[in-house]
Amino acid sequence: MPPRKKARLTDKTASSDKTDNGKTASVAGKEEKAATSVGKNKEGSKSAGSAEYSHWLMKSEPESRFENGIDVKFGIEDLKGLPDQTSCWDGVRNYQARNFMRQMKEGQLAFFYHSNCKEPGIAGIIKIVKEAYVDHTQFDKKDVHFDATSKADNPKWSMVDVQYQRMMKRFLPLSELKKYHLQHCTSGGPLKDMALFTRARLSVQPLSSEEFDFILSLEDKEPL
DNA sequence: GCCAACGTTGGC
DNA sequence: GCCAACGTTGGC
Repeated sequence: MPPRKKARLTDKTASSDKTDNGKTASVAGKEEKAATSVGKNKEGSKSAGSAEYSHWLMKSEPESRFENGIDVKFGIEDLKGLPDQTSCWDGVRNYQARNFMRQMKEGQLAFFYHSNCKEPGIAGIIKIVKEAYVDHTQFDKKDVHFDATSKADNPKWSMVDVQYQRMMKRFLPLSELKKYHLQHCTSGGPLKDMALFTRARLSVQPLSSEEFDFILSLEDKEPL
């Protein structure tokens, strides 16, 4: 569901980010707890703070769909076609998804997932090129994702910038990932806890390195 | 277009 | 703080 984009990048207003994160953290305290406990189990839950993930999956809709007369279509081909093949990932309006975006670090990789379409699945790989900053669309009355409850002095929503890296060598359909997931639920394989299946509707989700690597390995296999 | 899953809201 | 009603996501 997330973004509908217009290649709008890095503005100077982004300098207020850190303070924003600090302030809103207390506002959204409950949700943060939920999200961190969710993201706890896998890699590096060593430090008392948040679990450290370094790989992600981000959903977007590659087919036209109109929300208040605005087309929310944004597939990987759209990202690829933008200047510098880079875009902000605006429009996320779910606290868990937002909190995961706030954990993202520059240089980390994410799968670009096509949702709500003929063939849902993983289409390619993107890279986080700018860490979380204020999502300006929450203040824009014309925007599909305008949020009247968010105040300029304490913004609720964040976004990151992502850059196209490459297409998958072959498209990895949801149906195939699901087969592995089910298989792994009995066999104990790497996809048994994959958020795509255990956390319905979450549009930005973490992957363990094992999950990420396993999915990458599917590129060179025959479709299941 | 249906509807299951699940997050959010608001009354109490 | 509980929980029913409601809204959204997203596969099918």
